[in-house]
Amino acid sequence: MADPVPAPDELNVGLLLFIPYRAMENRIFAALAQAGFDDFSPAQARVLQRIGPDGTRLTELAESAQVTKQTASHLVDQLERTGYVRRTPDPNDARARLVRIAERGAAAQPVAASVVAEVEAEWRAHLGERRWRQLREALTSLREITDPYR
Amino acid sequence: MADPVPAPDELNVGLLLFIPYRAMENRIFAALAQAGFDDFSPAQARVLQRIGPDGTRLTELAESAQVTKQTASHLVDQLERTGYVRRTPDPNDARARLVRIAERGAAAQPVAASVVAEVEAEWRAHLGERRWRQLREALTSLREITDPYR
DNA sequence: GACGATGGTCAGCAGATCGAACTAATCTCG
DNA sequence: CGAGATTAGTTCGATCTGCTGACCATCGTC
Repeated sequence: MADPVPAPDELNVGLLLFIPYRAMENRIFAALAQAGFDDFSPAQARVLQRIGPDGTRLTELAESAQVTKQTASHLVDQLERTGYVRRTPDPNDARARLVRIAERGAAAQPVAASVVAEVEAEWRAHLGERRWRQLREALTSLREITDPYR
Repeated sequence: MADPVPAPDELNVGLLLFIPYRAMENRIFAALAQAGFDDFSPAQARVLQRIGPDGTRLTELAESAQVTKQTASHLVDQLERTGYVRRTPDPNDARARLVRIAERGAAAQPVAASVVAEVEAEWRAHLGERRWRQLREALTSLREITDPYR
């Protein structure tokens, strides 16, 4: 992030990415809170959303959310205490444990998914189908060179 | 942020935005640290980059960085202590103070700008000129409905 | 010139996040 | 096989982030 006061349409791409990202996060967070899921934080959500259906290792969660494993561990602690996730032993590696979605987490998922769909629909409507697809396409491609987690 | 394990190409847009955003931030942060500007945090940078050439009010900084004015004030405190910015009185309003880039901040700017340019060039090369422009265009348009600060 | 709105600060607290140090299980190879 | 290196995860302690609430000073308005 740099370059104070760029020309109006010349905002650095970092900022351009941040703005809608943050907007999406806020929307999801607000909707979940309104639906009664008000006992977790955005940071916890960033971990939660990365848990796969068959459970995910802590280290993987940490990498993909781009935080240290200590932080991830801490966040999982909280999510476990509030019933969103559960830690289970990893059958393939006695050192590891799989973090899995628990009851409350499963209940929150459809709510989150529906807000995401709602926001995406708004964005698609604003951009038009063509530009929307171009956006997704470009971001997906960009992921190849910017995603440290595969 | 939702929907654990979406289909491969179906990653929710929030995540797709986050990945390159974070990559950009990391790159800038690393480059600045390497150039000797290792005494500030990403949070401070998020405020710093929003300061205009003629100074910017704290409230404006807070809004555009999407934090409370207390948080912004705190971050500016730190930036002031380390010599990146300076608070000056606002000639038009005795209540207000303009936050301005100071020596150290001015020294960091060209470094930051050059990394941004470098990363953008890489991305442009990866996407190709056409898709790059489409990306910027779509993000800029999206800003109209997602930027709470104007 | 009183009153509500606005720009900022101070204080205090909860959460996020990191680095260091440590334990336990796995892997690699001579 | 067994020593050493690696990997998964945790605990501890410190710092930073960022919020709410309470305040003060200045502005703008009627």
